[in-house]
Amino acid sequence: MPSTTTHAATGPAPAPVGRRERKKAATRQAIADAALRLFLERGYDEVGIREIADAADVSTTTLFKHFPVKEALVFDEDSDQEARLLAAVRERPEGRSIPAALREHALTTRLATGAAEDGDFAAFANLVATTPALRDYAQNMWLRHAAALARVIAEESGLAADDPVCAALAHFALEAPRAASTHDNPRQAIVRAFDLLEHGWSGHAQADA
Amino acid sequence: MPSTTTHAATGPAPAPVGRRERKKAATRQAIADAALRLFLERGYDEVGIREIADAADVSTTTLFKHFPVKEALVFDEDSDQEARLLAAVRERPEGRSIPAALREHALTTRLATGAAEDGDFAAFANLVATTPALRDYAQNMWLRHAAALARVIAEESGLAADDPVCAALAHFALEAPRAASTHDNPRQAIVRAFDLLEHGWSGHAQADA
DNA sequence: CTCAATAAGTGCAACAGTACAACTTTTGAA
DNA sequence: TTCAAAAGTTGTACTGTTGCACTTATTGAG
Repeated sequence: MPSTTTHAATGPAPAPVGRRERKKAATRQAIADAALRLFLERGYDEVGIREIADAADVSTTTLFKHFPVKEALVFDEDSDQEARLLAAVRERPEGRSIPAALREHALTTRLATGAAEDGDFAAFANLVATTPALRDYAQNMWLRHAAALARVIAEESGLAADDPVCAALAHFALEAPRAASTHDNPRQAIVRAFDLLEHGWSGHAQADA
Repeated sequence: MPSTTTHAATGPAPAPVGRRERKKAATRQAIADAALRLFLERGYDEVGIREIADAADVSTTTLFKHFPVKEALVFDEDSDQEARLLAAVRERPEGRSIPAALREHALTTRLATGAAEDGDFAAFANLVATTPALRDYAQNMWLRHAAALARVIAEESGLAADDPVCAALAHFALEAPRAASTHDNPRQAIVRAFDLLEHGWSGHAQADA
């Protein structure tokens, strides 16, 4: 997702307290911004690491201290997103089921990302879709998120960690928004999908608070 | 899969007719063998391309003419396997259902690979499992195979190319053997899984010859 | 049989992504 | 002020991968 330095308060990143950490975050952001700009201008494969580092006015070593591999420059907010996703399940209000929490999360984040920067976002999506390296990387990210989510679901629901139901719910919860984006009315699609899921689910696991 | 140059007649590769093509195949095999040996001896990341090329007595350029990327050295027989898989569906005997053909294929290839070289095979599996680059690559291979299989299923069954049923069957057919390998009695597991599948399937698509 | 087209293979230099190590500057706190 | 840790820098080198110019072997057609 393109990040324009100013992002709404949709998660656990509102408090970079120390002067140090703020500077660090700033550097990181400068790198990510420069990278994304160059990538969108000229294509992922046409822009080298050294050039990005130059554009952000840091050394390549510094760049790699912030982003472990080139692809990570594009999926900057990856870990933040994952953290928010897991938090949405872990810290859901009392009495709300896990699927309901997931639906809620899917809806809010979809609104947030799709809102202000629809043009940028389309360009970004296109970049990823047309660059094989990025497609692969995104796919693996997706799998990692699904796995992490499955573990959290297992913890929260009290099911066995390797219960297929957890994996299935996780997969579904991540797949639904993906599928919905090709729909004419994404929000409606998400709601429907999750409604269906919840009923199937409640038969399986009634043990969540 | 480890390939010991002498492999049973389990597929469509028995006729490298021209002198030229035979030499080419020999070179390829020499490279793959050298690579696999070195990888198993010292680990994937500890062996460089140049060293492999030396061991097979070819130049790195030649090596890359046979294998597009380093990982492909390990999954040498990838495309052969995929071809056999698709052929198993396309050229199934008259009157045999698609799931039945897939079950058959799963059983025979499992026997073939698991038979003589169980030690080698375990080492190979371990190599892949412990090397992230290879795990990722294998995962993508799996997805590509599943997609290809789904297309063939669509053709053969007359269903729409993007019918989820095709994708689901393809996924299942490839997943079952994977899951079965952790089972105590793999063959039994495969048979059961496919039996179950066939009944679910026959309700959905009765239109295959 | 000859010959030109084609494919396989060679050697080398270059580039891009990444790692590493030794060093300098900031910065948080005592 | 002082100091140790963290952030950043520089330079260097390794590894996968590609491009280029070139040699050699195979082959199909005349």
